[in-house]
Amino acid sequence: MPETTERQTRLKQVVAKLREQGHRMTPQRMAVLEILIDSTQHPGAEQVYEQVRKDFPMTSLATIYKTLIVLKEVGEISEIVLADGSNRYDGNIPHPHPHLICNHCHRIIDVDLNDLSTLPQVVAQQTGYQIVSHRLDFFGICPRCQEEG
Amino acid sequence: MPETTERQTRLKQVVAKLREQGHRMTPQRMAVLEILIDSTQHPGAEQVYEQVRKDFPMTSLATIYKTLIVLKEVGEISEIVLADGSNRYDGNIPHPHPHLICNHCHRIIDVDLNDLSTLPQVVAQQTGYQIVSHRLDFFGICPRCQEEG
DNA sequence: CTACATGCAAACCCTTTGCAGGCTG
DNA sequence: CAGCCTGCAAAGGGTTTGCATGTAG
Repeated sequence: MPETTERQTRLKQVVAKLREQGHRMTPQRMAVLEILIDSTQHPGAEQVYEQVRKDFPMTSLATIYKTLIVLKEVGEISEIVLADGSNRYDGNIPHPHPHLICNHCHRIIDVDLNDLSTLPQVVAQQTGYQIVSHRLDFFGICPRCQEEG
Repeated sequence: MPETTERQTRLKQVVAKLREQGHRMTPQRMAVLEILIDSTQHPGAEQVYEQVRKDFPMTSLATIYKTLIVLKEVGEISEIVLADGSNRYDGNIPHPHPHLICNHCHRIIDVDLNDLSTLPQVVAQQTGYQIVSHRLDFFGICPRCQEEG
């Protein structure tokens, strides 16, 4: 359970934002939020569910999904949409950033590309669209899976 | 029904590729392929289905899906995975390229960004992954929907 | 105390699968 | 004429919804 000031600050900010927008804080909601903020693993709904159940065994999967929808709506987590419908969630960096997805073990990591932040502006100017968000995902085989053959 | 040489060439190439890889050509398969090559609208499976049924009313949706899978496997169409599960298909440019998706009317257009082709290499060098493909999608509101809005 | 949130189970919806019969090569 | 392809219908699987009950503010 990380205790850095950064984490605490982020938590408070998100909770405040949720309250401002008329959402209530429940233990389950708090648990989902904390798990997503603490994880760098880009967990799926099912994985969040299992994690939440460690502390709140009565929690239902429906609640997890409903909470994920709320957190998406307030823009504090992002959803990584996969081809098989098993989506993943990212609570670490709320603004869009590239992901690197292993086709073999399905692990997802963040990639740091040092200046694609202007891309949306370029696209907006070029097309007249109001750009709201974007996604940049790379698919491949991670080093570990390459070794294993 | 476009009749340019380019189109015909592309068609022949894909058909040849399919045959090489042990796939048979049926009227339905041909129809799906032609529709995807001719359209710049990034249609969904259902839309391809309706289109195919104009010429082959007996066609089933299952066949459309099976054909889409084959065409994906041989790498001649690409799938645009959307959050609601209603995927779209692109038969125009078989290699990955950016898409611009309107959150309002759900139209999808291609974007021409003049040099992101080296990105996969950059990511590969930076991470050790073998990059197989990538997707770059922008979400926003198209000019037409902004006016109406 | 009044809504909003939860939990359960059923519904959803796109996509996939199984199988008998048809058609390609 | 062997085996892939088709069409039909049913199953699949992640996600969403409806409703009675619980609880945050």
